[in-house]
Amino acid sequence: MSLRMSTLFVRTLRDDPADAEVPSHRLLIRGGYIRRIAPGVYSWLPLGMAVLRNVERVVREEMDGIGAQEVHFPALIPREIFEASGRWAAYGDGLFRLHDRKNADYLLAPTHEELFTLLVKSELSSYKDFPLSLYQIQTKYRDEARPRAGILRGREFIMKDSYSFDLTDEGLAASYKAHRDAYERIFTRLGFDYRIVFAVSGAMGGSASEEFLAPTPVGEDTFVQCTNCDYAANTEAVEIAVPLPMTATEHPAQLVLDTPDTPTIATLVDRLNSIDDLPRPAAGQFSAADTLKNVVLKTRMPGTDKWQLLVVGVPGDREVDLKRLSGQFEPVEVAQAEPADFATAPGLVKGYIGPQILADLEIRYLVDPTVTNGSAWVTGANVAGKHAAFVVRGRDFTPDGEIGAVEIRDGDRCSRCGSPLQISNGIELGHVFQLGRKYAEVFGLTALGPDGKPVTITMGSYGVGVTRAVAAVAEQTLDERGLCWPREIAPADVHIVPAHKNDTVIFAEAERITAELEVLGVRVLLDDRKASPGVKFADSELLGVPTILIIGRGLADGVVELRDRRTGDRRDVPVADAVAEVLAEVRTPR
RNA sequence: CGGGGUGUAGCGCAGCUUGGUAGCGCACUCGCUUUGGGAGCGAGGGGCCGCAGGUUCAAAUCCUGUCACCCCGACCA
Repeated sequence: MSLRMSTLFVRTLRDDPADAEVPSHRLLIRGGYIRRIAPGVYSWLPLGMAVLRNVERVVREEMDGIGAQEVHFPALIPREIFEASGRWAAYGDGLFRLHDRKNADYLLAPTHEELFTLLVKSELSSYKDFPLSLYQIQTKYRDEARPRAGILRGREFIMKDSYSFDLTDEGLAASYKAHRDAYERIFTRLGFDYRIVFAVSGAMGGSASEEFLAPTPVGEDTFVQCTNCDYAANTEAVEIAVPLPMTATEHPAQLVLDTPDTPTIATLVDRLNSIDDLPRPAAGQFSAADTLKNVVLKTRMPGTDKWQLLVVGVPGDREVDLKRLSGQFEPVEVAQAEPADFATAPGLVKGYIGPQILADLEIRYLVDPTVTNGSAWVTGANVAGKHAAFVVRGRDFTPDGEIGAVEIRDGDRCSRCGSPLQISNGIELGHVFQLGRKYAEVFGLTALGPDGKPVTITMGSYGVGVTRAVAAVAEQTLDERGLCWPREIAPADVHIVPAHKNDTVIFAEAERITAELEVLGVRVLLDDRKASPGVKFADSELLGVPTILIIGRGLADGVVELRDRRTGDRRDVPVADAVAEVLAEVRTPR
């Protein structure tokens, strides 16, 4: 198969589109791969389709390779199906909703858990039918509040999603590993530099959840990597090293201090350091890290409108990371408490809140693990203008639980080996997740065991962002001249450039080489336009086909030029060897 | 939802302050020349100046309203 620039439906742009910021977005537009239709909604042109189909092919091959079977569900779904799982309400504004002519409610599916589960439930009923893995490559719709970066975060996007169905925990572990291994092969073949990081399991339960992230500054996910061991985690799921627990009796008794006009941590610390007879911490002076900050939040069950107050305690030198908390509370919503919420709990004195009275107020109190058992803090005394020192966890207050709440900082210590952690951004390429039995329980998905008793199925959930992968590969491989596709997904194997506007000898030679390569199964993009060499060179670099063959002035001496798009290496080869040389390049694994 | 910005030819932009009937570059069509790094000259085609209302003899330009889009943040199974 070969493509010809003269007839290919593509127009490259010399200028960057004004509305694109992210490099991959700019180049995909300029190269004529995609065009914007609406925010987060894009058309795919022939070159883009070629890359997209290649990504899909790799994904299919690897999914088929682990015995997963392809199905295809509709994107258009009646309300009842999402009503059954409670997500018609829970999804909120993120769902595209519409009506049919009879005014019945429909939605465009943001994800397909319900359909996979219901299909298996309706078709299978015996333990003999399991284990089973199903997958589909489907368009998903999510009405994102703010789509961005072209196809990196769209409102319409293609995703490969699959589910495994097993009878036992061991079976689930095996299915999970098979998917995880398949994902490693997929992302390697797609040419990614990627990391596998621990992710949040969420309230769906389940024991294991890992994300495949492509490190890049434009990524929306933040993750940490240990500089020493192989620990890596999404910041939503990270566990950092915490101080050892202490013994409560080490500390003096609680001491209430007059601290007028100290509503902020900074003013409090200044005041503490000015009290002469107050025992100083080991560091000599009080710092924000010696104080316990209590942040008032509220939580709400999805689909309800009743908020409940929640107080989270963190060291005063740390911020509460609301995003990290949301991940752990999912699907329960978490938000900052507002003045109206404070009004419902008169016991809370803003600026002077301490955990000592929260149990009496029946307000749930969680602390970050850095607030270790037996540790002593300066915190609010629940009276305006007063703080308390030597407030000890386990002696003066007992939290209802621990939750990773502090904003992770570069240099925080690894919970496994104590070495510094490094923070980076990445694009989420894929997610593997042991759902467990909770979902199957909701839908009553069981199989009859050999003893005639029903067994609840345990499930795994696995996703790959297919359209996102196209943008992510582009983002990781592009350079200042343009795109730079890995061979496996490039729209062609070789870009042949006759470096002349219309020289008949040069064009004839380009045609001959194209025809020969085509017979050998090489995918050729031939620039047969009557355009000047500079235009063709620039476009060949913009479009990013991995190998470029230039037929031009050297032809008189019997040579053509072979270039490697990525490395920029160029060498002359005898025209008689051109086909063989290109073939060698194309077949060289990289 | 909060903050900032922008809507003029397919793309990138100027014109708006100080109203006078729309312009530049690229792209596109034709001719000649050129031919290994986005060629030159000449001749062309292409515009509900986001939309609606208002002021005015006259509105891309001034006023009011409205819509859309982009960026940052919040949010994101």
